[in-house]
Amino acid sequence: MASGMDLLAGLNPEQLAAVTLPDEPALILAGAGSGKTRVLTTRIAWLLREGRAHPAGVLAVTFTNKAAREMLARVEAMLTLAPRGMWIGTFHGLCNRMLRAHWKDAGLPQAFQILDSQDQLSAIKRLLKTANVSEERCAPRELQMFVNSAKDSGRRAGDMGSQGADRLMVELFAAYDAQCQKEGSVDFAELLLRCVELLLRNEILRGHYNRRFTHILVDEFQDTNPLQYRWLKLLAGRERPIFAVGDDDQSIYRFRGAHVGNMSDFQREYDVKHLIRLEQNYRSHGNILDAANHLIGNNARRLGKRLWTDAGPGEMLRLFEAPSDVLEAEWVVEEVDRLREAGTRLSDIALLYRSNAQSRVLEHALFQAGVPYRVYGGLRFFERAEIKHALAYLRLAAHPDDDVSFSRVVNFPPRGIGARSVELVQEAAQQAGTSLHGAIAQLGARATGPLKAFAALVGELRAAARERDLAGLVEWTVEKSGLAAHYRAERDGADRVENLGELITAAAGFRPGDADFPPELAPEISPEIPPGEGAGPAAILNAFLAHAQLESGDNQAGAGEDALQLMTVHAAKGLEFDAVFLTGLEEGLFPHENSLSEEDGLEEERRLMYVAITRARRVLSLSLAQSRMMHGQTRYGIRSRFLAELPPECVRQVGSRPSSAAAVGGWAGPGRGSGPARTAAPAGHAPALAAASRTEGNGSGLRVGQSVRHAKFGEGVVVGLAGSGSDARAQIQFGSWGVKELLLAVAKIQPVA
DNA sequence: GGAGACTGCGTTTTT
DNA sequence: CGCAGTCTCC
Repeated sequence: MASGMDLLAGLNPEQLAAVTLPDEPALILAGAGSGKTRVLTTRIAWLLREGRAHPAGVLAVTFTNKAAREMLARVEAMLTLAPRGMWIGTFHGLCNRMLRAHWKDAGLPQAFQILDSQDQLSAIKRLLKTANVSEERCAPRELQMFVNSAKDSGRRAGDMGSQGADRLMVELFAAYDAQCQKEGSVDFAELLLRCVELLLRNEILRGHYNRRFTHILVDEFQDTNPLQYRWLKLLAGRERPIFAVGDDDQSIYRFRGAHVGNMSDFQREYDVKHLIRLEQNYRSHGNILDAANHLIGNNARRLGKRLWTDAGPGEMLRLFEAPSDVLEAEWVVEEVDRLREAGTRLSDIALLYRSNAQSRVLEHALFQAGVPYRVYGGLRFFERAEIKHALAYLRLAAHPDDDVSFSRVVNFPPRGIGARSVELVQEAAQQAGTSLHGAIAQLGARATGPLKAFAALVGELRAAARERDLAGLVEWTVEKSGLAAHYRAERDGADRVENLGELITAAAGFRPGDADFPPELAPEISPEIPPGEGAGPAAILNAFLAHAQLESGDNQAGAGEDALQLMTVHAAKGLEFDAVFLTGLEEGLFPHENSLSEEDGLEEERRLMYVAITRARRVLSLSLAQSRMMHGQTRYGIRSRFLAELPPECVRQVGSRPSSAAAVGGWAGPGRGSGPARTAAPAGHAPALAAASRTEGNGSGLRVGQSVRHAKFGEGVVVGLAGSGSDARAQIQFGSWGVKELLLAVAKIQPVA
């Protein structure tokens, strides 16, 4: 019914230009709320509709599964016929798909398993144990970060000069990769790196994909890491144009290797002639947009962009300063109630925070008030222990020789197989050169009853995997393994039992989509895989297992209900809400103190703040707490410097709480020219409420906001106080030294007038 | 071999 | 404070 034209109806001139660009490299700088997704999806639909692209020639990449699903749905909605054969997915999902197709060429076992970060960390701990390196000598988390950041930039242990202190790290990196190879597992970064190496090495494959993908489109390009960019370049070859959409102001994933520089690199390397800015914002009212523009203007390195709207100024931003985190939460609940009474749906309201830990207090207050809410992020569905256990059983059903899964559940739920027995099995496996499962048979009469029973269980699982459909298998596994019974017997096990039920539901609903399933294969490319293999029960189970590793499991129970939305600012990127509450706007929290010592850290925090502000359509409420419970201790905070970077005429302070000395936004750290020291605030008033009285209780005589001098670190500003008596400590921001926490009984600190 | 207490540590953000 | 990993005692 649709003619070629109505696809393009309603686009503004810039959007239209972007959608209908010729097949040449293009960079679309798309501001928040400027219709980025619309441009991307319309472009795909337009390419197909105009016959410029065949569906199989389209490769569109995003970062989250959710974004990929939305993109696919929107493209399909624009077309009369569902396009088959497009590759739309996440970087990781598409790499997984490619590696499944060419596992042999990639040097992987056919059923390689994907490690999520948890799995990776346990693999690393296991490695340290076998390598006999104590965890003090090498912190597992540090090694994990080392490995991941190396891989994210495309480097393997062999590429790294083994110099000085890092020598151990490099060696362990190599050993880790060897262990993964032996166990047939692949971590997130490895998915990408393997794929890149495969394409680099295999000219035939590279040629195949170069010819196949005539149109490559990338969403959120500012979040790509060097490895992902390299992957894109390999797929595009010299001929194929990349259509990249991104916003440098929303680059917030540097910590996981994202390299904003990819945007300018791309411009340069491809001599990009089509640079289009989408600056008209269709989301937020004027005051909100002004605040965002003003704030982000404080960042030095930007490609440059200024959002505008023709909606009116709308409401002013509201700022509330609470004496404590608990009172902040209560205020938010009251405000949510008011919005609700005024007709705003709960699902149109978001509570945002910098770090996950902050959700606790908010949840508590919401629970007390009986407000339905839903927390996104935190521990995800597929990361829950009970789900991981169930998945381990399912993996054993598919691959009985998987030692990692074997170890995970051999005695869970407890079935009388202790450390001694496991050791026995391990030795037998070592000697016979078999898997742990295989070793039980080797043990013969030496195997204990429980061990034999477990081996039998694995055998039954295996048979069940052949006979039952996926959901039936999952249900049977959950029961037969004893997991269900175990959690039913547990006092607080109800949630876990429910989650296991959800897993069965997820299995029942699992339709291997384009993105998860082994693709149609060109036999001349990978002759080792017979076509049609894709549909057997084993393949479906494998696809489900991979899916579980790649999909965080957003869409779990309760997604449909009208509930308040709680999430981190990171998780909110790409979303929009009628009303947004941005909480915890305190120095040290937002911007986070750890970011201050990082290169470009403060600017990234500011971008994060920018993302948060631009989520709101109509109402934006900002709040902070003068005192906050963290790690079991009360910490005192001052206003985030970002509040001083908002245009005063857009912000209205609400509530009658007197602002204490601690509330002075000033943060005029001596020797730091960059701090926005211009905040007007009633300094010198009698310090009020909690902060002041508790500060005195701290016995230090110090107060937040005060300037002090330290023999080694020089001058600094007190940003927080903790402990009391002989344990009294102060968190002090020292110019280039960052924030230090000093024990006041020991540290020599002098107040500066 | 297993259940419970104990200690030490951490959270900034995530595919 | 809450969790994970370790230790201790049954």
